[in-house]
Amino acid sequence: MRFTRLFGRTLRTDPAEAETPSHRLLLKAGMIYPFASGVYAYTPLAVRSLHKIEAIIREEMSAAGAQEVKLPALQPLDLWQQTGRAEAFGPILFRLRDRRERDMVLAPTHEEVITLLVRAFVRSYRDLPISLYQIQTKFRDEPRPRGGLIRVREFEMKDAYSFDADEEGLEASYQAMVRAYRNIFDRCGVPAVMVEADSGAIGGKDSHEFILPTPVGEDTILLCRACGYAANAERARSRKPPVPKPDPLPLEEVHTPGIKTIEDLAGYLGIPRHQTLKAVFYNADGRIVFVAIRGDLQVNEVKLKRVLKATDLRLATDAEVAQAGLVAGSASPIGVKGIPVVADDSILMGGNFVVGANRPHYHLRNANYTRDFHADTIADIALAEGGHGCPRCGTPLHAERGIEVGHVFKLGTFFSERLGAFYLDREGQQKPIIMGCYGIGLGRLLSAVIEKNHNEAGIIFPSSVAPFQVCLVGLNLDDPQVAQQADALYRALLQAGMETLYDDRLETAGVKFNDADLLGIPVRVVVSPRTLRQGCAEVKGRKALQGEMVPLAEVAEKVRLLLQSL
RNA sequence: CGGGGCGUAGCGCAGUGGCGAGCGCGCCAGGUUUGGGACCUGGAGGUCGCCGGUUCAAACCCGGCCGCCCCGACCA
Repeated sequence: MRFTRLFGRTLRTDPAEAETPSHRLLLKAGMIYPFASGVYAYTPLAVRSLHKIEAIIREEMSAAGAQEVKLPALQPLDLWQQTGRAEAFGPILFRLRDRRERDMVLAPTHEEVITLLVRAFVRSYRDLPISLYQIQTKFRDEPRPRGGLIRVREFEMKDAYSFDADEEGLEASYQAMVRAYRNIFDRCGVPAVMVEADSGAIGGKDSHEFILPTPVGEDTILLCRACGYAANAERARSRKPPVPKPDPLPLEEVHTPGIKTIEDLAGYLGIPRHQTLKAVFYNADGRIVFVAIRGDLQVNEVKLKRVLKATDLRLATDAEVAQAGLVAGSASPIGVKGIPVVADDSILMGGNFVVGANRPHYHLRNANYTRDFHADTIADIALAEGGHGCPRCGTPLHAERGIEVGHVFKLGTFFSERLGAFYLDREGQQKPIIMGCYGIGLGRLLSAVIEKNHNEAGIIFPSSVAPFQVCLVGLNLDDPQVAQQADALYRALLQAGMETLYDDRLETAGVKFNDADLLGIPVRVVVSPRTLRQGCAEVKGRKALQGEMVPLAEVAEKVRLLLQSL
């Protein structure tokens, strides 16, 4: 491709709206163009990279035994009502109405239709197992798109689904996908780590995310360097910081004027935070719940939601708290009546806690569980944090931010039961098909590639996903001699099967070098009067500081070797 | 949905009531340059986000709305 014919344009100034590196570089390179919040057009450079990613995914899916299908993005709403997911997705779900007034959705994911498709064709255990995948546009009306392609409202996703007759089959399908995912991220230059993930409202079994660690990521993960335990913070267990368990002292009231937060309380009384109990109030599907947790810990709402078996969980409003007869800031589990109390198991560690007195400006010292108060449920509802002990080996965990680039999930029979996808087993018994689902966001993966592979000058694409392998830069092309040699070299590179971007613009060297660096093409070849005096071209890897002079006839071979070594 | 920032040329920005709305970059034409974002000359390019109000006069003041970015909430 000649640069003068390439559709698109690089920017000289950094786009003001972008903060994360991948967002900034995608815009600056002219690879994407915004049309609305979280809605982008992709120019040929981006499309070429996305096609590379797709090709890798298709190869690995195929190797894992999955077959490609294409499912509708436009779907009837009633499918989503049958599984209850219209409700579960809520405002995320894009809805519309057709000319016959039929309610439709733009699909955010495709479990419903794939299940129905499989139901239509699968009758017997002999038809199983089967794995299907597609690369399809998804629509999600996200509350807050961000980071360029990291979180958008319209995006390409590879979604795969496995269908098995039994749990062992599901496990095998799952492991095959996990292997495929490792290969895909490896080949794309994205060192993603696989972490345990929350399985969400569907309540399936195993679920893992593939996370690229980077400070711009939206997720927090906890990792153990000693034993390899790794989990999303939503899911992670931890050994909570141990505290002494003192002999119980008598309960006593203490005046705490204006003290409301744990921080202030601990400071005012000169005690560590772990000697206080925090009270937090939630509204779980409309009922108020009192949650107690040791003062040095935070509530993990995902765990709490699971414990409560709630579908909708949020912090209670001040009005709801007051109406329940609780005093925010001085609330106490002591003497709570008519409100369910859920306590984190951390209240069993330690004692003589300071708790609210249920009247303003007073707290109680030396509260001890069972002697002084009661909890209806005791469970692990704490957020694991960096520094806590690894749940397996006790080594301190460390926390990191990251981008979720892939997710694998054992769905079980949630969809097959609701949508009637059954098969007949050997004994002629009707059974629900056991499902798994596996997703990779393509644009997000492209962003992750760039987050992990860039420097001040621009993108540094791994050759596997680079839009072009070689950038041939001709300098002083208004000199017919140079133009002739550069054109010849361009033909030679194409002849040798190299994807070549030929910068044939009449621009100065600086402009061309900067664009070559910005676009991140792995190998740069320069032809100029200077190199031609030696009968050479300069060949340089994107990351190299210095190029190498190579005789014109050997350039294609040299480029090939260089690409192999990257 | 809460908090913050911002909407003026393709991009980055200036312009706090008064000539015909500016600067840099980019773009077009001509010339000079030529190995890390060159220079000269001449040009093209604008519903100042939208609607309403105040005023002799509004990019600028007032009200409402819309949009974009960032933080948080949210994210089967």
